[in-house]
Amino acid sequence: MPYTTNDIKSIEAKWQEYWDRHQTFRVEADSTKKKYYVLEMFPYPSGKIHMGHVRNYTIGDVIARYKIMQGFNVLHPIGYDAFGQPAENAAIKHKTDPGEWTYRCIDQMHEELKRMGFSYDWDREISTCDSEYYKWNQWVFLKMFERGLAYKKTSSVNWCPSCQTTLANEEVIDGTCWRCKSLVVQKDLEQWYLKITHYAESLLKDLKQLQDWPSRVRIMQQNWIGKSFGMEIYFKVKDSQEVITVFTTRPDTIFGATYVVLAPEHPLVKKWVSGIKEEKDVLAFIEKTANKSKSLRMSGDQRKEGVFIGRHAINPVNGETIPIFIGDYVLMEYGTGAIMAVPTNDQRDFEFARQYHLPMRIVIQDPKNLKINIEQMAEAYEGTGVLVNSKQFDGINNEEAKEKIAQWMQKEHMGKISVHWRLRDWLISRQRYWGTPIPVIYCESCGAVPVPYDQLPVHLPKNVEITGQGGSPLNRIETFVETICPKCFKPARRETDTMATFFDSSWYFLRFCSAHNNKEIFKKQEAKYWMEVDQYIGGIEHAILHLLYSRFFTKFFKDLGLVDFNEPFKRLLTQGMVLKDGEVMSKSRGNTVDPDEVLSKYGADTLRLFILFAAPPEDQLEWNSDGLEGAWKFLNRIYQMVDKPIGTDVVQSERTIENIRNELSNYILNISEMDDNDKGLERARNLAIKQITQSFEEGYKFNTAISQIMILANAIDKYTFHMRVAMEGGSPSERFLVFRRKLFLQTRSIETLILLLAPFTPHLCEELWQMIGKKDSTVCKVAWPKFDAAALKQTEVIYAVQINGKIRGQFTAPVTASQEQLCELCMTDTNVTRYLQGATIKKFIVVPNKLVSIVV
RNA sequence: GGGCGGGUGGUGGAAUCGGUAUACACGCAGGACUUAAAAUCCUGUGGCCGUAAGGCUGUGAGGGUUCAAGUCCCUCCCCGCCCACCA
Repeated sequence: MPYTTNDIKSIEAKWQEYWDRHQTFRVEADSTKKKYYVLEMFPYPSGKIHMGHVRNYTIGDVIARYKIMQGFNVLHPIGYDAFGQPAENAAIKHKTDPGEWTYRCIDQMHEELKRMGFSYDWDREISTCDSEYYKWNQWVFLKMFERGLAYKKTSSVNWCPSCQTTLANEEVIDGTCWRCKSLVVQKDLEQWYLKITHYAESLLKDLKQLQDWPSRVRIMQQNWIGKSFGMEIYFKVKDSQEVITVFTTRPDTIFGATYVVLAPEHPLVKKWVSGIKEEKDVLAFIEKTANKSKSLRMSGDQRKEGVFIGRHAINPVNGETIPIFIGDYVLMEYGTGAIMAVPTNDQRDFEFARQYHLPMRIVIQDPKNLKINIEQMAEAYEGTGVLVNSKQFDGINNEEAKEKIAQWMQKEHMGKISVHWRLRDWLISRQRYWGTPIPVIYCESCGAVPVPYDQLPVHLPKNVEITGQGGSPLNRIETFVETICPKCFKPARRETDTMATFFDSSWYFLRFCSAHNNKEIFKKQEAKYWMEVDQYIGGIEHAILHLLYSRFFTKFFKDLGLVDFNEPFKRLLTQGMVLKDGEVMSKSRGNTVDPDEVLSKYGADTLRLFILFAAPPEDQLEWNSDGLEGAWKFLNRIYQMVDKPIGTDVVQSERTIENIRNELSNYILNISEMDDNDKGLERARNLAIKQITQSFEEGYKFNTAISQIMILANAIDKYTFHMRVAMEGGSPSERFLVFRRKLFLQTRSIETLILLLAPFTPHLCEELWQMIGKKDSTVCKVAWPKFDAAALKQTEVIYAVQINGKIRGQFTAPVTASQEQLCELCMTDTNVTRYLQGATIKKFIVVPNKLVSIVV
C-alpha cells in the first residue's frame, strides 16, 4: 500500500522520538576520534521558522549526517540569537515582557526544528539572552576594555529615529536603518566602540587563508576593509602657521592640484570662519550640509556643492597659491577630511571645478591621444599616461611616477607615505533594553570603572516597562542604575546602554564547544578539539557584518591565548534565497509558504528532499508545489520498492520473502553466474555511490546527488522487471537458484540506495532500514558505502561518429579497440558509410571511449 | 560609476581539463487499469521538414579559433547581487 500522510507522521514522530531517547547525536570531545564541526548560522527566535531556515538547516543537516556516516565525530549544535529589537517591539505591541515573549518563541522554534528531524546535539542548545551566556559577553567586553580595545568616544554617529538607537556603519544600508528602513540621521554622542581597526591588517591578510569561502564574500570583506595606499601631503596655509594635511592615492597628479577642499566638519573651518567676509555663506553652507541626510550626501549623482572659505594654500611642489574650499563631497570620516583637487584626473574634482570656474591643469597625457586639452575635456581623464607640466617628472609613466614622487616628497618633507582604511571602529552602544548590559560603572571621582569580574553577570533587570519612547529603558530603573563604585565605594551609576546584538553572535560558535560551562567562557581543550568550524552555512546577507565581527573576535581570543587559530570558519557555504513567483519570500510581500503547513501535509522528509533537489544550495530556489508533490511521489515509490518487493508471487515454495532474505546474509555471489542485467545493476549501484560521494566531496551539489539516487532507483525498477522475465521457464529448483541470486543483488542495491538517501530523508530511511531487516542498527550511523572500481569497468562502449564536425552515427566497440579496429567498426553504421562513399579521409581523430571524428 | 555572479526546452535544472547539448525531475500529450475519478504503471516530449530512414536548425546577439564550441577569444545586449562622492 502506498503510504499516507498519517503513515509519514507516525514514522517521523517515531524516529524523532528514537533519536531523542537514544541521544543519537550527542557528542563529546574525544581526541582519539577525528572531528567535524558543522554549523548553521543560529536563528533569531521569532517563533515560527521560515523557508530560509528550513533550507539553511537542511543543508547543514545533510552535511552533518553524511560526515557521521563517514565516521567523523560530528559536532552539530543549535542555539538562539535571542537578544534584539523584535522582542521589544512585540512587548510594546502586546504589552508583554520581552523576556517572556522571547522564551515562548524559543520553545516554539525548538519544537519546529525537532519536527524537521535535524541531527542536533540538543544538550548544547543555548540562548544568548540567558545570563549564563551574556555573562561571557560582559567578560569579553572587560577583556577588551583592559586592552584598550573597548573605549568610549564622542563622535558623529548614525542614529535611527524610529528605533531610537545608534547603529554601526555596517548596519546602515543606503543611508537607512538595516532593520526598519527609516532614514538614518547623524548625531553627536558619546558611545562605546570596539577597536576592530586594530585588526584591520590581519583581517585583510588572512582572507587569503580562506580559500574555501566563496570568493565574492572575500572580495566584499576586502572592499569593506578598504586598504588604500597613498600619501599624506602637507599644504601650508598662506599667511598662517596652519598646515592642511590631505590624503591622496594619486601623488603622481600633485602638479595638477589647483585647489584644496575641506569637509564642512573639518576643525580648521570652525577656527577660521569667524570674521571673514565669506562667514555668512560658509555658515549657511555648513548648516545646509549638516541637514542633508548622509545617504543623500553620499549618493554619487548628487551635484557637488561648496563654498570658498577666504583662504589660500600653497602647493608644496610648485609654490602655487591655490584657493581653499569646503565641499559636501568631502567626508570628514575618511582620510584626513581634506583633499587636494586635481580636476583633470578626478571626475568629482572636475565637476566641482567646472561648476565654480576653477583652474585646471593637464598633468597626464594619454599616450594614445596626445591632444587632451582643457577646453575640449568633457570629463576627467582617469586612465594611465605620461606626466606633463610636472617639472623633473615629465615624461615618466604615471604609475611609475606615483612611487617616485611619493619618495621625493617624503624626502623633501612635503608629505609622508601612508595607508588609509575604510574600516571604522565598531560602535556597539545601543539605547535599548533587550540586550547585554555594558558592564561599566560611572563614578564621580573614578570615572568609567569596569565592573569587577567577580560581580558578573550584570543582570538585565526583569519587569521593565517598554514604551519605545524617551531613550534607554534601563535609564529609568533606579534599582539598576544606582550602585556603588567598585573602586572607592561611593555612590555611582551604571551604564544603561546595552550591547549591539552582533556582539552576541561574534563568538557563539566557541561557546558551543563548552555550552554550559559556568566557570569559563569555554574550555580551552574543548575548543582546541572542535574548532575551527569545518563547515559554516548561512545567508549571503551576513557576508560583511557577522562574518567580519566573528573573525575579529577570533583574532582577539588568539591574542588572549584562548585559542591557537586565527580564523573561525574553515569553509563557508552561502545558501541562496527562497523565492516565490520570482520574488524573495517575505512577510512584507505576503508571498510566504509556512513550513508548518508543508510539514502537516507531506512531512519533513519530502520538504527536505524538495528543497535540496530543486536547486544547488548556493543558487536561488523557486518554490514550486508541483516539485514538492514530485518529491513525495519519489519517496512513496522507494517505500513501495522495499515494502512490496518482487518475490512472493514467483517463488513456489513455503519460503517467504523474509526468510529467503535472512538466508541471503550467508549467500555468496558467484560472479561468473552474473548475466548482463546483473552486471548492469551492479554498475549502476557502484556508479551511484561514486558520484554521490563525489557530489559531497566536491562542493555540495545535492541536486545532482539526488538525481543519481533517482537513476539508481530507476535501474532497480528496471532490474525488477527483468527479474520476472528471468523467472519464467525452468524447473522450480532452477528458478529458485536464479531468484536467490537476483534477490541478493536487488536487495544489495536497495540497501545501498537507502544508505545514500539517508542523509537527505533520514526518517524514512530509518524506517526502510528496519523494514529490510536491519533491526539492530540505526541507518544514520551505518558506514557510508564504498564503491568497487572493478564493477564500473566496461568491456564495451558506444562510440559516436562525427563526419566533418557533425554527428552521423554510432557503433559499439570494445574498450581496448585500436585505431584500425575503430576505423573498421565505423563502417558498420550504414549512415556513416553513406557519407564516406566516394570521399577521401583526410583526418581520423579518436577521443578514447567517446567518439571518432572523421574529416573528408 | 566599480566589483562579482548569471543568461541552456513549457518549468526547476544537468553537462564547462573543448568531445554525442538538454541528465534527473516537474509539466504536457497519448495509452493501460477503473463504471468513473484519483493514485499507479507504460510510451512520447527543443523547434522545423519527413510515413519512415533521415535531414536542417538550436545553449542572450554577432563575429572568430578548431576536426569538434554551451564551454576558448573578440564585440555587444540583458538580468541579479554587493559596494559606492573612500580622495
